[in-house]
Amino acid sequence: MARTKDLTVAERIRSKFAILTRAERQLANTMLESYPVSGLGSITTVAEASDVSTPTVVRMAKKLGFGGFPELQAALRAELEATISNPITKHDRWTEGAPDTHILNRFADAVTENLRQTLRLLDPEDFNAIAALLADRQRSVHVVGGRITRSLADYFFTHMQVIRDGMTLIPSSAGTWPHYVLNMRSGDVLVAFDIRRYEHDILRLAEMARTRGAILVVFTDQWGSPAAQDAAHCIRCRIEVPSAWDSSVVTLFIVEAMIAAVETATWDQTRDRMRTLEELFDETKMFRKFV
Amino acid sequence: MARTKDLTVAERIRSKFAILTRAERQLANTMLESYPVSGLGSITTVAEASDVSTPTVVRMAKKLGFGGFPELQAALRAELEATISNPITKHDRWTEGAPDTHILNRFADAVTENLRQTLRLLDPEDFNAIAALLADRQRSVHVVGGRITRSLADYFFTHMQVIRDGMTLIPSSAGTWPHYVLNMRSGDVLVAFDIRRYEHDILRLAEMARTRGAILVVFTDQWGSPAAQDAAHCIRCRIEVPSAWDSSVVTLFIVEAMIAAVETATWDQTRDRMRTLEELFDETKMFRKFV
DNA sequence: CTGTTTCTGAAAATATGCCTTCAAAGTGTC
DNA sequence: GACACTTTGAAGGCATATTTTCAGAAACAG
Repeated sequence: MARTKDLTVAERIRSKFAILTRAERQLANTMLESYPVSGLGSITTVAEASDVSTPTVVRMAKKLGFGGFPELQAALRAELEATISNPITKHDRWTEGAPDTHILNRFADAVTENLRQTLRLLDPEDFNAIAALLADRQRSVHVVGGRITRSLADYFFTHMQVIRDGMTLIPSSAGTWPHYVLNMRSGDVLVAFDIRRYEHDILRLAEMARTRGAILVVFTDQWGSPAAQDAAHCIRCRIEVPSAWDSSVVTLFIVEAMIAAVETATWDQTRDRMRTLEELFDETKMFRKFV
Repeated sequence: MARTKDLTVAERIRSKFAILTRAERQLANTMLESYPVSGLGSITTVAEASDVSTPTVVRMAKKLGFGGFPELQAALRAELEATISNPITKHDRWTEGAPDTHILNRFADAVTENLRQTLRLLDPEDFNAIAALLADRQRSVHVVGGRITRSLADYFFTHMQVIRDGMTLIPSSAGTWPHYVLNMRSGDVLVAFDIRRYEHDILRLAEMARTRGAILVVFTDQWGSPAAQDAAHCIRCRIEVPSAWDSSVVTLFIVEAMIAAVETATWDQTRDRMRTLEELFDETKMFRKFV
């Protein structure tokens, strides 16, 4: 019948997170950040580290079921002692409370390994060159994806659209693609996502684009899309995971890093565009003010 | 010239042991016994544990080169933090040939840290429960995303559609949402993606769905969408990266792991569906035969 | 045995830590 | 827009934690 008694502080935070307020969540997050050491200082230290006031710390401790902050801290120390004196149980597991064989843990292993391999294989010069192309406002950028990678193309497009103008998202229906090729000028960039099984149509689009003088950038998997043959730049991502499908996590990672690189390169203009965007959002009242 | 500065507390004790008095040695021994946790309580606790007085503790701290007991304790905490965060973090640079400060390396650090934090906050039971809901073919599943998360919703939908029928992707235009709510039956599942800035409309949709008896599953960030309040299950992902935007990488990771979990749970049916799908693809000649 | 030195912990003094109160600001509602 | 409700940190009071003081105890030398 032991109830909250034998839960770790982390677990208590997890289970009570729903009823925590904004400042309390902020605190909870930093406490979990370098858990559990971050919670072992004085209440003042802990509060300052999360940019909240000391009353907030006390209030959260009580919400988690402790009498006060010192009680919470004692629990942390007890946990720490238990883990340290028990080095065998503590081998690295991503998700505590789930077995090693749980899909979350197996997936986490696979994805980090994919990330490592991908970055090992990636030429930073290539990456920089692509970023430079995308940052060049003289060039229009056209984005296309396949059956699965459409979502990635979409994500990339949405962000890039904030950063710069001259972005086009080519829809997934191949029928209208010639219309889009029509608008490509020499020096334009075509970013194509093509993961196995590689699509005939993407290859054909790439060829069409090249004859119009477009520069081809391909995001593909470790085996390489046939379209990559003609590509000026090609990013190969590892995509294997314990599943019948391939993983897009690493590809998304590279996409985001690329967006960040372009954003940095053109920060002055990007900042202005973002401000304007904020104002437009405010007018539409589409979003809640940040809580 | 850094002398005692970079020594651990344990090393300092060892080197100064000769000049310690009887009571101080007694203290030193118990402190080393379950080091370093034993030193993290209040000075009173520490003193009592070794059967010495608090002044003894202070005196020893000063002999070891600290200004006082709190300073010694801070050193212990710092050590602990270093040992705990070290084992995985301190691997070499991700991308060789690019400096540590290259966006790829900074991004890789941020994302793996996000992943670690997310999995710590995640309740595996919650994850399993969601997987079970999604695997239940009696329930229809409705998927919706916001401005940015639309791509994730789309990705999730595309894969789930292969696994099972009864999937609906709710479009991003809020105007037609009531039409979709009309089709929700009690026991159906609504999977909503809502990352800051949280959208008013998603919250309202969630409420509508709930009154129709739908079970709400929310994917959100570490601060928690307001829609998460009404949610039966909520997955919170860390999304901070060195960029003006938030990262969706970890969210996509969870989504993929979820897809894999559902796939495993319903493998018999899924396999059949995939075979049929392959045949359909073959007929359309949409893809190149695997190269 | 006495004086000297060193060590030790009780107790007082001081500094922080911790908690409560409360007013201001934010949010949701009518 | 006015109201109630929630959330939040500044300020202050009380409670510990930490340090200092100091006197007794122990060890040692002469």
